[in-house]
Amino acid sequence: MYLRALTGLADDGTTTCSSEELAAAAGVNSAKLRKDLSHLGSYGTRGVGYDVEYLRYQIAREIGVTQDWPVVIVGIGNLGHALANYSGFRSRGFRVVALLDADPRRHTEVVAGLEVRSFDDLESIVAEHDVSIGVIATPAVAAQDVADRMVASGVTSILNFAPTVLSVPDGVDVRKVDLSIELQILAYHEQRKAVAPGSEVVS
Amino acid sequence: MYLRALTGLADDGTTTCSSEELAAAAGVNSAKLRKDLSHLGSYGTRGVGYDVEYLRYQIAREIGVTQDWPVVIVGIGNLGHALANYSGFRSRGFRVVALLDADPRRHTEVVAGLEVRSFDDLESIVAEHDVSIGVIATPAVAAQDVADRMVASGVTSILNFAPTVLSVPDGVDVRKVDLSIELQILAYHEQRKAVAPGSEVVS
DNA sequence: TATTGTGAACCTGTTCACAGCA
DNA sequence: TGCTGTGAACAGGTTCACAATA
Repeated sequence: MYLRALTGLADDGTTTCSSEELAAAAGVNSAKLRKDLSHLGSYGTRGVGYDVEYLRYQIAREIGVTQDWPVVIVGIGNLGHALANYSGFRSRGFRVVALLDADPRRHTEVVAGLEVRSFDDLESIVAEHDVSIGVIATPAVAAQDVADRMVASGVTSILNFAPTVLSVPDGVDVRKVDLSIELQILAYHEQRKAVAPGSEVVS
Repeated sequence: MYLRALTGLADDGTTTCSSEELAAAAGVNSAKLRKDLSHLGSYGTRGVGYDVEYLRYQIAREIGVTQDWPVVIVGIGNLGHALANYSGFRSRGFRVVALLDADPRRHTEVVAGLEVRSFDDLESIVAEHDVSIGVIATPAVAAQDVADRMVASGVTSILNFAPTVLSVPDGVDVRKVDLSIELQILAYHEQRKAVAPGSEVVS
């Protein structure tokens, strides 16, 4: 978040900023921002603030986005398409090296400049490009199988868009994004908005 | 999460489950699950466990997914396409009532059975369908404008996929999904995996 | 007896408030 | 003087451990 906020400030031509300004741009409070940054080191100047470009580099280095991360995407349905074309990955140091799908009918397709390949090619692709991050965009039923194959072939981080809890061995990280849970949370609050203000008020 | 886990159990024909089983299916610890459920009421039976179907209904009612939520999606690029076609929305009580895009060239398209309409139609659509939830899948630069228009037309909950911090008035909820931040988090852990085990070891 | 529901302990991350420093 | 860096207070959520109970 801070990295993106700093990039935004840099694009606006800002060369220096206070914790207050950066916190506003990132949508957090300034004390939290200072504490967070303090874990990386003392990159600010008291009485002045932070140098945008310097801080940006320090954060990028710390979180590892100065290097290039090869990524495979499995499951080239609607979501897989969107992910393959998502420009935000490329611009943050992620390079999609292969798109895989179990359905042979998709293997003729070319998406985002890459041909969709057979899921059987997973092992060779992971080995060839030294891939450690995999993205699962398959239906829920296939997700655990895909995860197992990914882990077996050497992937150690998985971003899971399928609505299932994956079980993986220790040492493998999984992050889950569930689009409909986000909507459910909003719906929950909506429901409460409708009730709370006039709660118990007789019609 | 619990709702989805319960649906899974119900599909397997399970009619009753302990906190231990449900917690495993949802990927949390059983004490947390019991505490979470206790906030809704006492729907379990000591010595026995929970009735899957009964608990499922109680949770669904509590979070508001027993009702139908009309939703508009703005920005029908790759991600908008994927969201429009995402079956998880429909199955959880969300109904996409309109797809809007500022680019007139897209207005001929039909996506997921809906024609893509002009962004100018936002107000009338929100009014007609009584929409309270909007989804923003536009580029970052357009997101704040879209949010402002949504709020002005009566939307009170926004799911934002654009990589920007939106500012909205009190009473409006915003949730943000940033796909590349998820990958960055994985990359960060990957980087540490590579360093930590043999840290400080001389080559 | 098996399992829930929950007070208390614990832990983690946030905010406050101010000393330290350019 | 203005802003960072940080100890201390605080808040919220998680886990433990056990009394309550079907």
